[in-house]
Amino acid sequence: MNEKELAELSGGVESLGFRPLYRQVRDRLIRRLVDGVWAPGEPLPSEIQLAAELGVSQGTVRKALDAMAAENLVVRRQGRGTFVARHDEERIMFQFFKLVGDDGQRTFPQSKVLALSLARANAAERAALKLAKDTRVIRIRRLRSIKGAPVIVENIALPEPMFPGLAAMEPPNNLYGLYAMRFGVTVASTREQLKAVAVCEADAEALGATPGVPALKIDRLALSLERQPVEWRVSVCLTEKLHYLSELR
Amino acid sequence: MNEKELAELSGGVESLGFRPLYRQVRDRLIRRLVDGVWAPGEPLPSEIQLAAELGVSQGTVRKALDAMAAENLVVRRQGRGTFVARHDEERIMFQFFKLVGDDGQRTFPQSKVLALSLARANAAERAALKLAKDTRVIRIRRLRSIKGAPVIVENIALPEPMFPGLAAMEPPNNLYGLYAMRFGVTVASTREQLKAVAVCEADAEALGATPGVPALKIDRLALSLERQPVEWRVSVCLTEKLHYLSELR
DNA sequence: TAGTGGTCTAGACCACCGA
DNA sequence: CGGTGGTCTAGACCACTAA
Repeated sequence: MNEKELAELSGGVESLGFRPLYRQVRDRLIRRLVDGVWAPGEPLPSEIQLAAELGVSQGTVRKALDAMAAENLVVRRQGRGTFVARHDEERIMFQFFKLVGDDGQRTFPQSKVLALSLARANAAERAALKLAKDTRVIRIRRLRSIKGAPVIVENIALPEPMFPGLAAMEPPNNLYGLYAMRFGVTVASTREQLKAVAVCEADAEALGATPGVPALKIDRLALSLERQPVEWRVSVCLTEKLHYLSELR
Repeated sequence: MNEKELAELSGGVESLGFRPLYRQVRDRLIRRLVDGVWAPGEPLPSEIQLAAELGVSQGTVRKALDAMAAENLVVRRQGRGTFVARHDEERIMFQFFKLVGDDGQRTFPQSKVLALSLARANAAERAALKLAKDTRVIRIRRLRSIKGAPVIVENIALPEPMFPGLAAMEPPNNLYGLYAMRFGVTVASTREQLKAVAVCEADAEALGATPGVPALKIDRLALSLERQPVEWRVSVCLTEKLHYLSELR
């Protein structure tokens, strides 16, 4: 069953001309995730079932699933099965939320929406989200607090066509969970650019801080499974009692 | 040859009571790296040779080497062999140096040593580096410039026993390369804590900046292969034309 | 106890590299 | 061309989970 099918899907750069079978299997399974064949938290079929269905050996399916587990797309549990990764607060917290208290405590912040609007994308938004001219975006501005103390003010921009009707909803605390549950959009990776800045007047007022105080600016672009821009978010954080934790290996 | 040897080595937390063979193989190979059996850049024996020598199958050696490649300890090249990872500027740049120009350019900075001294570790150094009382540390203060413009001032503390004689040397641009080549100490991972701060008088003078300007403070602890603290480094960075890049998946 | 993922082996063949 | 790592298969057995 060694047919080198000519599936063409998203993914990393390939040497073009050779596409390992397990890579093709991975891509086909990711396609099913994108299509919502299995909901987050649900178990996939067992390795043996998938192998039989796809006409490859169990070892090849295993290698594909291992790769997906390394990408945090599925969770494997010995004796139980392989499950579609969930975007609950716990996962987000450890995967994408890197702000930690100086005492080492991680606390997921509460959020308060300050403004929500719908408008044509401006030049910056079009560039960041790779949008065509005249595409509409949803803009959210919110204040996030940890233990009652306001520490982050953030401006979020979303392509409206990807999230139809979101502008009319009450945004929950955990936006990535909403994207996944209600719009089938999975945030698979992010690219963050950090700078130190002086807090501007508007942000200072929202945060209850003195204008000009140093703050950490986090410019984040979130990408979907297909590596399409999903969300652009600029956060301004007071880091007096917090820090951004980055572990490199 | 399925003897579950009772090798006890560094590494992640184990369920204690079961230690996969490939894990044991990995640990034995890491032990050899630590002992300097193969120098950085040198090829390891082929999978088949290692398998024969260690009395396991080629597949098991492969799994161990794959794990080590994922940890950036070795580099595998199809058709050539498996090589001990080098700590040259290129590798450091992409693995541990996360500052990128706003134009997307990565430039390894030039360094100028401002001060170098040898002293008993103070309380903060003992805590960070997990040192016994009265251990001596080497302190280096240096200024780093990109394209001639000073952008980083950093204070480095090293356990003197781990780097005997370093205090009398002229520190090169790339310290991690020196640690590896001259002292057999490999920096395998780092933990960085980022904050926004106002530049203090002393740092401002070194950087040629105005005191009070916002800057990015990076508090980095570097760990060896055995997960022992190797270096404590606090960098203060001007991020007007730079940013810290963090990619999360 | 049945079913899952995890480990280990053995062997075949493929892609890639350098002499 | 020979040697390397990379892929794929098939099958045995182990560790873990839930009923």
